[in-house]
Amino acid sequence: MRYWLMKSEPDVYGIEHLAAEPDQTDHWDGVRNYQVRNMMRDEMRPGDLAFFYHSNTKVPGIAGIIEIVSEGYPDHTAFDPESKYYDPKSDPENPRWYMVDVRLVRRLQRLIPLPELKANPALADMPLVRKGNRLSVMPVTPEQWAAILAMETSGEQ
DNA sequence: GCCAACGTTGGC
DNA sequence: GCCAACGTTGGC
Repeated sequence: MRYWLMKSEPDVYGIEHLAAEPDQTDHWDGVRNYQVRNMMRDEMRPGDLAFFYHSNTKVPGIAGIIEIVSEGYPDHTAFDPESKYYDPKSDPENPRWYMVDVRLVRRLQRLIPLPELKANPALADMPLVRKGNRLSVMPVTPEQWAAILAMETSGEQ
């Protein structure tokens, strides 16, 4: 069982959107980065847990916890010319992009804002807090996972 | 809205 | 295979 962090822009698809889905479950589509594709296709397993991170918004931070509930499988939005995620170089015979299904476990009691995450020395190695990082999905160590969960109830620092 | 950082593309 | 140009990400 592994831990992850997955970014999404709340104006496009935030934790409230996932909460409104049937079974609070949806597919995590639109990933168009090879490193992330490989993680979703090869490493994620049902039962893995992930933080749901809100990016590119007024207060970026960790909003909740989701569970991976499927293996990686081809991202069909890449096959759809009408989709904004359409990629003519991906086809069902030889899919280029993959996605997983996720289910909302719970929202955090408070959103943990990025500046707080940056200020926690236990998280210094996370790609999330490193300059110039652009991974939208990244692994989280058990130690980092515990450190973040501890911040949920500890308030500022 | 700006812009730094980074990944991808394509000419050569 | 190099690398400049371009597009995207995402914090601020």
